[in-house]
Amino acid sequence: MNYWLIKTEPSVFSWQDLLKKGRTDWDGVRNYQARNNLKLMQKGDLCLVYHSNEGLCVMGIAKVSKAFYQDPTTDDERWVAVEVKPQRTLKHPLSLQTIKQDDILKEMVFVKQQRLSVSPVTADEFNRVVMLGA
DNA sequence: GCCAACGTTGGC
DNA sequence: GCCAACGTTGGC
Repeated sequence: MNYWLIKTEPSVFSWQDLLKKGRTDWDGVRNYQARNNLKLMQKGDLCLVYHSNEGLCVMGIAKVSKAFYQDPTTDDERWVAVEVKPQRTLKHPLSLQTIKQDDILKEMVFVKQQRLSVSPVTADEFNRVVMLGA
């Protein structure tokens, strides 16, 4: 099982929207590195869902419910989507500020590569987020 | 709203 | 294949 962090702008699609819908195509990724990460996701992998631009915090954990398939928002075969379902909401959403101040979490790929919208998370990092936020 | 970081495009 | 110009992301 692998862990990931996926970003979304809450004004476009928020964690609350995901809770309401119960599932969603995680689509619209148009960056090769992020796309490659989507292709590596397997059913059952867990994703930290982060609000970018507004909120700036990890809101909850989603589970990959379908491995990658053609991105339904484009005919361009280069791009893929995965399906995710909400798994749990963090009682204490974890702010970027907190993440940057934490010795374990500040090493996350997500912190170091600001613009990457889908990034890998280690088991240690994932467990740390759960410990601080659950 | 600004701007740093960085990805993409296109001329040569 | 290099690199300048340009566009986008996302924190502040």
